[in-house]
Amino acid sequence: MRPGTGLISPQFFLRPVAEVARDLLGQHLSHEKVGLRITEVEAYGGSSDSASHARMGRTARNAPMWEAGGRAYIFLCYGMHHMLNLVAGPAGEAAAVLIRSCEPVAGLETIRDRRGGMDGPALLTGPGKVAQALGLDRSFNGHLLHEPGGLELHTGEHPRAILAGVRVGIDYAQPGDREALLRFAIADSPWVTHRTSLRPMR
DNA sequence: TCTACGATCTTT
DNA sequence: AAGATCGTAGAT
Repeated sequence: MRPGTGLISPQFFLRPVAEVARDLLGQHLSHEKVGLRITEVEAYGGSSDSASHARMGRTARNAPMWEAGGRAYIFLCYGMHHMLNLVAGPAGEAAAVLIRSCEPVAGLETIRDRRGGMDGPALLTGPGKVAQALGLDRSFNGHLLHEPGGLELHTGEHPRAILAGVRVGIDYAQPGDREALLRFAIADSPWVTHRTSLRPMR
């Protein structure tokens, strides 16, 4: 199957969340005319991960996390940025993958308009920018990614090499979770944040 | 109700 | 280094 041609099935998400996160690198997100290739992700476990929104149990905000994998979990951060997560694992596990950075594949004009005319890596490096470029807000919370016509996930080209590092912005987490290597990025991609804290995977 | 703060981004 | 900006969670 050629890159960007196949819709990814919900079964893709029914695996350990770190594995799902790594395999999401290189896959394509599309919404209307905008197409993005995923270049950086973070894995968040269930209620046992003190860095995860699931750490306080089921709440109104994190409800989509507790559903079966294959849907979107979107929340508002710092009162102004929307974060796109893809829920992983079976219902009740509450794991999710944060999409942190992407490379533009289609709809560059639309992306630039939404991003205030920016260009270069600053255009799509960072989770708030990804949701903004795709035109997403919380009305997409719980959206099923395998349903045609909305926000979709397609097969892309798997990366040659992958980098790993600690997750960003989780100083509130317990020591063990804080140091876990659950951030992944495509090696040699310019569409990556905090490059210096990433190392090649064995 | 009230308060504190966040899986961020931009400008200074 | 700090301001923008508001929903959420926990406290009152």
